[in-house]
Amino acid sequence: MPAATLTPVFAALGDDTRWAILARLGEAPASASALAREFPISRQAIVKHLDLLSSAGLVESERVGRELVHRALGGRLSDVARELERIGRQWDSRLARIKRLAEEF
Amino acid sequence: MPAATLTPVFAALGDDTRWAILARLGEAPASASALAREFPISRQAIVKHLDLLSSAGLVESERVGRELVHRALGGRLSDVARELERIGRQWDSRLARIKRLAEEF
DNA sequence: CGGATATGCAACTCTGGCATTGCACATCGA
DNA sequence: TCGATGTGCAATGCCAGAGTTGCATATCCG
Repeated sequence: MPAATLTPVFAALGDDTRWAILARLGEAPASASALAREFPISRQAIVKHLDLLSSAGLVESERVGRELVHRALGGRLSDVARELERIGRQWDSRLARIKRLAEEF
Repeated sequence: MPAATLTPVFAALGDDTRWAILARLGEAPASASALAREFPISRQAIVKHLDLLSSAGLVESERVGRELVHRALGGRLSDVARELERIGRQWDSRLARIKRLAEEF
């Protein structure tokens, strides 16, 4: 998973309102209009957040009659998490190696 | 780990330049001036990114003579990763439970 | 000492993105 | 059928933050 596909996900998660919406969808799927009733912002604002979350692969949508029901994709979040874990360990091991070399001489 | 401490981290990671700087520090520690020589932006821009990364707990700094050497904290990244993994699994299990209930009736 | 290099602080510009409002169109239900 | 509800599209307002420049201060080294 290249960094190019990673930063958009972080950008999507890095907004309080968007995170709140995503967490809400994690509880149960919902339409944009339903979310607009629960949050103190307009439906259009909700829609834009959903678009961003969708293009980051964090939300999937399905048409049901006149409604568009959105749901949070936990699997995607877990994928990103595993990648982060890997990178974090790499940084620390590199740092340890540098420290070891520095003390050796 | 509350969501309030989670979104600032994502916000910090959600900028390409900042991510590049952090990844660079993951390779080896460096000062702001050194980074400014490697990146196509001013030292002040670098400093602001470092401040943000620092307040997100992703970077730690240490004074060495007249230099301030910054290093990436992989441990912090791993912590966030584990939290994400947990949340992602929760979402999927909740969704599975809802689906099961829906099909049962 | 004095030049070179590193950091710190402040003011400023400017673009991106969060949010709003208004209207048109589709679909459901009494 | 008609009112209510849900989505789609477009124009606009506004502010945070990414980046710049300029200058002052501190530290290293010849």
